[in-house]
Amino acid sequence: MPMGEIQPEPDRIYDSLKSLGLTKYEALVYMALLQVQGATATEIHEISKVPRASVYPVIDKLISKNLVSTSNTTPKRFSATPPEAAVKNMLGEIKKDADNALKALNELYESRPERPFGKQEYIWSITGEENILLKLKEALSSAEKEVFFAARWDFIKNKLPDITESVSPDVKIEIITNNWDKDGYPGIFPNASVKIFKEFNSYSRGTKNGASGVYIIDKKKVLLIMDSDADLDSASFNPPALYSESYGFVQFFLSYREFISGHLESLQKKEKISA
Amino acid sequence: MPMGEIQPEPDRIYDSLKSLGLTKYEALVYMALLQVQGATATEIHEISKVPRASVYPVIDKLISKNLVSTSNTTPKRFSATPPEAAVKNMLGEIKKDADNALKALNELYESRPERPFGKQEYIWSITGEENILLKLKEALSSAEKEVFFAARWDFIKNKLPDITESVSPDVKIEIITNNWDKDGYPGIFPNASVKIFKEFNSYSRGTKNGASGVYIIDKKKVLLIMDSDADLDSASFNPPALYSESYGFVQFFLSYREFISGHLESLQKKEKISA
DNA sequence: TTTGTGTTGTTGTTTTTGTGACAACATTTA
DNA sequence: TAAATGTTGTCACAAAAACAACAACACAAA
Repeated sequence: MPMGEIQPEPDRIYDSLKSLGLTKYEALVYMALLQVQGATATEIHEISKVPRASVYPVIDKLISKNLVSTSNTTPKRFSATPPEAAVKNMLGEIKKDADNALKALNELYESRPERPFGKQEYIWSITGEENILLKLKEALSSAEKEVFFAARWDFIKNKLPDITESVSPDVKIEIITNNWDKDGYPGIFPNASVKIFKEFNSYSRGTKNGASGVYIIDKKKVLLIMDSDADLDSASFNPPALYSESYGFVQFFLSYREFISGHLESLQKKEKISA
Repeated sequence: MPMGEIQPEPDRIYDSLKSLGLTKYEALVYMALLQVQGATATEIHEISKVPRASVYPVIDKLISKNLVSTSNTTPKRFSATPPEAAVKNMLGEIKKDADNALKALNELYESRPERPFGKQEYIWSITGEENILLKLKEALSSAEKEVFFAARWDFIKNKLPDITESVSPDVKIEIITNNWDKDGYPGIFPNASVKIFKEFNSYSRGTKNGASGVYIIDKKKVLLIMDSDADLDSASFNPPALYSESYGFVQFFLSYREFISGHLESLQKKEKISA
């Protein structure tokens, strides 16, 4: 071994390539070819440690995926298409499939029968920021009379702006939060009655993501977004949420709402008195 | 069976979903859940034909991919996230991997040693439209003195505009084609000497793609793009091309160039005489 | 001859797919 | 109420498919 193989994190790389549709061998061979353009099968074998006999079928696959081109000499020599084009090629194929799938899936989804007696009594666990925000949007836009929610300002500021318009304008909105930087963000829920409660959610330990909040729609639906244990810097930011239309569940949060509202009022009184 | 399962092309769908990272079972279960939101494991089993015992682990995977949410009842009920969000989720993950991979691959690629004695004598087979255009671009931008090419107008019109600027302005350009809609496309190779040869390539049968063409760079490099047998409507439009700096190969096409140029001149003479 | 290429077939391993059994619980029946 | 019946969630494990690794061989080049 004249000079140790460089390969920064060999594992990570073909894990990534795997989800682009390559097998371990395909990834290894392609990577080898990037290092030595125009290599023969044997050279590929030496660099990649892939058994020489396996190199040939693997190369065939790579060619069919337009990641490799060949010479007509004997021995055959192989050349990798540059990473940018290669990744573009692979992603392109995947996107095609995504389109196909989406069309087909939507057909299934549109034609699904309405469930007569519904999910009212269930409590749903939802994971994934995307999904939670989607559910929140859906719930808010279904509001007919009033929406109440208590959430941290940073969450409202960062995540809700694009959701603002999904609430019908003649719905009464009541918000409790720990801050309201109105000047900076005038567009967010302009008609809402906002109550500031500095200590709100201050118990949430340290600098966790603070996505937690409670959303009550028409006193009939509740979405509870919880802090996750996952670190913010971890790749999988994965806060869980609960959604329900169940009577007991909703009732609990209605009383929570009463409690916190009452507490706020009494605070204001005290301020008045002491003033 | 009250009403036969709809399922337009059940096979195609999970082939597509497979390349988004799902297994057959995962695809089947997800599709079943789209049809009946809030189904139990047993219902999923009945719709999807996936063995009941297998439904549970599969669901777990789907949840970890944020494609499914659960209720806390017994029996547990499951709900699919809508197709649009689901596909978006999956594509997002894949794109992340693509970024990772691209970075790592580029490191390998940048640090590849220059091959001292090169590919000059080889003839390379290249497949995939993307790759061919990439090679064409690379070759054209490497031109120092002159570029000659013969190609069908529709190909030049459709594929070359973004390549025009890759040719250095003081390179002499000579083009033979079957048409030149100059007014419509004034920006393409403005300085080129263009010769029209209506019958050029007219032998190419029927309405094949007509991507075929010959590109000669500095009388040293040749790219030959060939018509493919694949139908145009087929998903894999896959025209092959040959690239070479080999003496004999280049020589052949230089003589081809002489021949066709000569033929054109004699045609023009005839026209003059008959005029 | 000697070396190395391209191909084939066989074997081992891992990942998916599929089956059967079982404890826990819920529902019905007696 | 207690027994019988059915359903759910979990396990362990078998079968099949996909992937990885090895051995052997005909053939061409040097």
